[in-house]
Parts: sequence; structure tokens; C-alpha cells
Amino acid sequence: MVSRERILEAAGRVYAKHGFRGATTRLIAAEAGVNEVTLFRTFGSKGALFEAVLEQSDVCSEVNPLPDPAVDPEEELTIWVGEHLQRIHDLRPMLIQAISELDERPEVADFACRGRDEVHEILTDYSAGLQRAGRADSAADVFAAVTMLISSVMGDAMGRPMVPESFPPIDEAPRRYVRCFLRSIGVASSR
Amino acid sequence: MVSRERILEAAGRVYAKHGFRGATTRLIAAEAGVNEVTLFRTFGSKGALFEAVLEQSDVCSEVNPLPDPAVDPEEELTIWVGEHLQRIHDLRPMLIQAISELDERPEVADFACRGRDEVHEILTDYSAGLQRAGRADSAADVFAAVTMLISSVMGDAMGRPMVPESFPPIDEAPRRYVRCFLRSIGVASSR
DNA sequence: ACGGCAAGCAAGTAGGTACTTGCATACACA
DNA sequence: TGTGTATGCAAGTACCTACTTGCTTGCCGT
Repeated sequence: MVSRERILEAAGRVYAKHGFRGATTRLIAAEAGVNEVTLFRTFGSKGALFEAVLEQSDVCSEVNPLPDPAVDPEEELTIWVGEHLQRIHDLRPMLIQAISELDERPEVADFACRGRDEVHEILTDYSAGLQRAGRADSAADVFAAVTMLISSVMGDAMGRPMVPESFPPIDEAPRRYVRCFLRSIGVASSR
Repeated sequence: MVSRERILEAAGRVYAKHGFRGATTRLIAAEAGVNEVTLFRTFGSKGALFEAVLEQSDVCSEVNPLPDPAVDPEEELTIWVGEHLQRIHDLRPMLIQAISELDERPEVADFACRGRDEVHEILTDYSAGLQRAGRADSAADVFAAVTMLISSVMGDAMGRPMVPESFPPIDEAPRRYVRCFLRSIGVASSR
């Protein structure tokens, strides 16, 4: 029963590259090193195979928490943003395909947006903590700032492979985004 | 010779919805209210048709300038961001398809990234002007801040239709993004 | 040694896709 | 009045796609 996993993996790779329409069963079978018939015997249909693919891609989307209470915002956020960036970057090709097929295959919607709310909440709570502790401007527009930070991470993961010169060097990016974010909610730089 | 334009328009719409593979010549012809044969007689092949589509989508991507010198940054940027947001929002479906097909059809790459550099430059110049005039913090990370603002506009245009609750109300969004941006480069709020 | 089971292989079905061909129609301009 | 030119229509070609069927092979536990 090792075929099942090889097919799932291969289907994920092929789907990320070519989308649902372009991911032919022939291609997937070849990529998995498996006979095409085995694919149908195992999953029944192409549609069912991709449901299984999206289901298993589910697990890898757990989001890390942020410390409560905050101790060193710049440091803590930089690490968190770096991890988040990496996570989105890994999901990038599959995410893009899923989004581009939203109209035709609405069932991928929750895969595509999954996690965004949670991420928003984590960052908002953390920032609210900073406000309560008097370390962030209580009049700051935390909601907009958080939205911008999340969009920046998404935009970086999505756009960097296409136009790298539009983004800070990858090793500096998380810290620089975080610094801008902190300034925008009125947290003084720690160094 | 009115067919040519009707086919081009229809092809753009169908492509934006279904992508290159899903945009069958049959569908396009039906959408254009034209016989499928006319499509081939006019453009030769499906590939050639889409080259023409991307070429004509070229024109609509002119970017507005920002005043030099800056007078009222919040006001000027809010208007500019609002227009840019609208522009990207209109291009959204086609952009998404183009990006998702980058691997298979590299010729769409320049359509997908076109304008990003220019936008970056316009905002950077404008911010540099603010710094020279002593109205922005000269130590601010303008590059990162501009990148974040652009990503925010992209992220808004792309993500709002999917997860509207993650973004500020559309009529407030440009101003709130701009305010965060200005704070992050150390421009004091004007009101 | 034998039965069951996963997998491969060859072939076929039914439908879709890009693209072609031959012929009919209608309008435009000379 | 005639002639080109754009378009429609019906049919066909060659290929691809998801999916099926029938048969064979090899391995594993009993």
C-alpha cells in the first residue's frame, strides 16, 4: 500500500505545477512511477484524488503562537514572521493554483483562505497586549497594520520568485517588515 | 472587422475565469457570439489569440504619477493608493491566471510583473522627497515600507474577494494603509 | 504448496480539443 | 451587375483525457 502515498505526493507536485486541468492522470502516474490504472483503482477518480491531496495538505498549516506577554517584540515578531514567510513560501505553488481555480472548483476555497483568520487574530492579540502594556500607541490602527503585515508576508512569498529586486534580501526581510510594522503602531525601536 | 475586437474581449473574459487550458476556443467563440471558425481565420491559433489578448491588456496598465513636490502626503497618497487598488482589482482575475501559469507559459511573465518596478520607483521617489524636506524620518527604511504598502494593495485586491473580513472596509482601506505607511516612515499625521 | 491481493500491461470507450476543409450567404464597392 | 471579402454552417481529422476491462505477474501469509 505504498502506492497510495507516492500517488498523493506526486499529485501534489503535479497539481502545484500545472493546476487541476493540467495535472493529467497520465502525468501523475508517471511522476509517481506507478501505472495509471493503479491510480484509478486506489482513488476511484481524478476528483477524489485531489480531494485527498487537499485534505492531507491540511495538516501542515498549523500556525505558531506568539509569547504572551510580549517580552522583546522586535525579536519575537521577527522569528514568527520568518517562520510564517517560510510556510507560505512552501505552500505558494499550490496556493496559487487553488486561488486561480476558485471560480471553477469552489471546494478549494477553505484550503486557500485557511489560516488567514487565525494569523490575523494572533497578531492582533499580541499587538493589543503591547497597547495594554503602554508599549504601543493606544490610538494606533492595529487592524490595518496587522493586515498590512500579513499582506506583506503573502506578497513577499508570492512575488519574490517573480521580481526579487522588489523585496529586501530574504535574510533581512522579516526584521525589516517587523520594524516598519512596529513603528506604524508606535512601538519604539529597542536598539 | 468588428469580430476581431469582440473575440479579443471575450477571450480576455474567458481566460480570466478559466485560465488558458480552460478557455476553449468553443467557449470563447460562444461568448463572442461568433463562429468558432472565424476565431481561427482571424488569429490563426489559440496561442496567437492569447498573445494578442495580453498585448492589448498592456495599455491599461499606465500608472498615475504623484505630485512633486509633495504637499499633503496623506491626501495625495490616499487618492493614489485608491486608484492603484482599483486598477489591480480590475486586473485581478487575469493576473491570477497569468501567475498560476508562469511555469507552463513563461511568456506571460512580463505581463504579470509589469508595472511593479515603476510603482515602486514612484513611491520611493515621493518618500525620498519627504525625507529631503525633513518631513519624514531620514533614518526610516523607505524601501521596506514601500514594499509593504505595495504588497498591501496587492493583498487587498487579491484577498478581499475571498476573505473580506480580513480587510478594512473598502472605502476606508486606502487612507488607513497610507496612515500606517506614513507612520512607519516617520511622517506625523496632519490632522 | 496454495489462495488472495496489489500491481502491471494492453487495449478499448466515449467524449472533448485544436484546427481544417468545402460550401453557402450576404454585404460592399467598382 | 459582377467580384471580392467577411462570416456562418456542417463535417471531418488527429490527438488527448478520464476511465474501464480482462488478463497476467509477483509477493505474502498460512
